[in-house]
Amino acid sequence: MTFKAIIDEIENNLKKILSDISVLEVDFSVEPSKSGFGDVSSNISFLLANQLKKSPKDIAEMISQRYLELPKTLVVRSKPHPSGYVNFLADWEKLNQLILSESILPEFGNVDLGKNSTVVVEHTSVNPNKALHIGHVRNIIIGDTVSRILRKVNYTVNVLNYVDDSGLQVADIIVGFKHLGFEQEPPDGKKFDHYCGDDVYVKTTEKREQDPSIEEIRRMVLKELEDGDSEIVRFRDRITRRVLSDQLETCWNLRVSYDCLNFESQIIRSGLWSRAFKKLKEMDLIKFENEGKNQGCWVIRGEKEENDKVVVRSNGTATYIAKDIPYAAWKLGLLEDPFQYSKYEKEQPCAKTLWQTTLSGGTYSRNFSGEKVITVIDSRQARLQDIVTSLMGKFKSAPDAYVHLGYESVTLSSDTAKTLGLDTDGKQAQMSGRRGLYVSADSVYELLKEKTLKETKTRHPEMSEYEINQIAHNVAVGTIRYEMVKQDLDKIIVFDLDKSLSLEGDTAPYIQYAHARASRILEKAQRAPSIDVDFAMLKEKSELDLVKTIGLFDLNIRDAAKNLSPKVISRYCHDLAVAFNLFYEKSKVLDLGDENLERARLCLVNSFKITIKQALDLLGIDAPERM
RNA sequence: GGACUCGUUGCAUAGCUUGGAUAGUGCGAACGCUUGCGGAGCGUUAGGUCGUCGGUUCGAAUCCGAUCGGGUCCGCCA
Repeated sequence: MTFKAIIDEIENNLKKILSDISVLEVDFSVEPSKSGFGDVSSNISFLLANQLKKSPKDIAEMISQRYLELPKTLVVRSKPHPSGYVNFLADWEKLNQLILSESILPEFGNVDLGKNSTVVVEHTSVNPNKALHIGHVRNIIIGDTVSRILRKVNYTVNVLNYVDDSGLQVADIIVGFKHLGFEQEPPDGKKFDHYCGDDVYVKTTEKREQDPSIEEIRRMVLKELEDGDSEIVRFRDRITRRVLSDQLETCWNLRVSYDCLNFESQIIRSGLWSRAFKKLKEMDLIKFENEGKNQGCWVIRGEKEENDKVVVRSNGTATYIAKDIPYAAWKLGLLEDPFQYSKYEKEQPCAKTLWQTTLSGGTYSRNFSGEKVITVIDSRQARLQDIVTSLMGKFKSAPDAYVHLGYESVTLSSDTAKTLGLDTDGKQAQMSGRRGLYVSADSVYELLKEKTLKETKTRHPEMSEYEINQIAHNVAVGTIRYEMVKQDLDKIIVFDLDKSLSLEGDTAPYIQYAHARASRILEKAQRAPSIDVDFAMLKEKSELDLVKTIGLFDLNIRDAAKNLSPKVISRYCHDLAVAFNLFYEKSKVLDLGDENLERARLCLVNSFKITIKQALDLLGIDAPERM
């Protein structure tokens, strides 16, 4: 139990009062107070005003009066506010003990929303023909953070990365390699994924747009790639595997990991589509058109006729969305699994086994489906995802089994676009892989790391290269991850190279720094922190605010998990760091000449350190001991 | 044309799901704070008709309706 304990106590007592004065149930709130209004507040009087025909102020006084007579454990007293709120003051000696002793346990913050059920999270899903750019990173970090949060609330999470190795984008670079004479080896030291994206893809596209004969070649290549086994298919597999491998390096470097890689080419060859197609027909969810503009096609009915969506063309081939439907159904475990699985050739840094689908030669039978599926895709795909969601709702007869977690894209500031050679007249610009207009994830990381490296070196001239390198890495990764989740999913991130390099204010380093400060205090203390202390010693406002914020950990986790909202955790981390920095400024811990006070404050510092580390871990951000 | 989404101070954002107290934070600006557990920090000051209009309500940044402005989507492309 944490701060929620006092909330529950108040809620129960207020319910008792309601039944004592025999009024109808009302759905009142009991929440942590805004600063300056006690510790816990309830809006109960506002909701009763109508029924009791009294002013909220009078009701607050009445309730507060009655509350005083009820048994109290964690509440010292109730206090009506002229505005109508009923505020409560906590018994901080008890609450301190409750929260601080709980906070050092490994299960602190655990909330059982998942009941150990399985959920699939799919994210990343980038075409394997280029390096990841900063827009992809938003997808990856949202997906990874949501996965971490869901694990914390007792879901078993299967993380999937859908590798679209059979589309036009891949065909483009194959054309480049096979028909336009691009070397297969990148120039000195360049990562293969960067080479494919920056050079082969961009230049091939450029040439294709100028020369219609290349368009023809691409059509041919695309057709050849559909065959199950040919020289060019093997070549394609070699190239895309190599790009994928480099992309995964980027992800792993950002502390992101997966459970299984799903290859689109295999999904197509597996026959999964025909099973889904059969099911769609059986359930009468699609219709063959005998006339009209979609004559000869199978379509999914929209609410209006112009919203009808073609799934099978009049020539019998399946459209783009027809790949998503069987895959979604597979993720929900609704279709018989055609795949075998094998271990991916490289190990993930987190040591978790990474599996991949295969159609033959796999030796393991695995199950990566889930009762719920969350697909992270940017909101430009919302329309198609809505169709998939509604179909899956009918397949599974549960409307919320399939969730499209959408988010707005990352655009480039006009300044940054200009440095990439595009004058946008002061407007932000959409990134474009085809036009070479993007900022790569690796380059942002490198810039941040370089900057942090310099900073750390001047602060710690005594440190080893290795140690400095580790810190710079953790700060750089933290900064990127934090920037990607700290704001609402449906707000555009305008990425600016200069501004994104800031390490001050509402950033990961600010939070990491608070952790480093706490670590140093504990390191310098002459004794180990203990919870066997006099909790009554902690009574300064800055101390109690810090305890309170620590105690709100589980409530924030619940909120973040329920709403699939990573920013809730990033805000919590920030609030926690602010509370600590205020405490740090106001209350000295060491050399106080008061043993009991020092022990109590050390206990608090230790709880903070453990909690902020756990909270940052949900964001995939490391908490360094020094920086 | 239809649909979705965003609009809060010079800039960037939180709060909106579940309506109530003093709209919180960061950057930028001005001025301060280290013989002190680390200044990637802390404090003070300036800056807000919560796009606009209307409705519901005792009460609206929050709910509803219109409207304006930015962005996105709407193919037998992927």
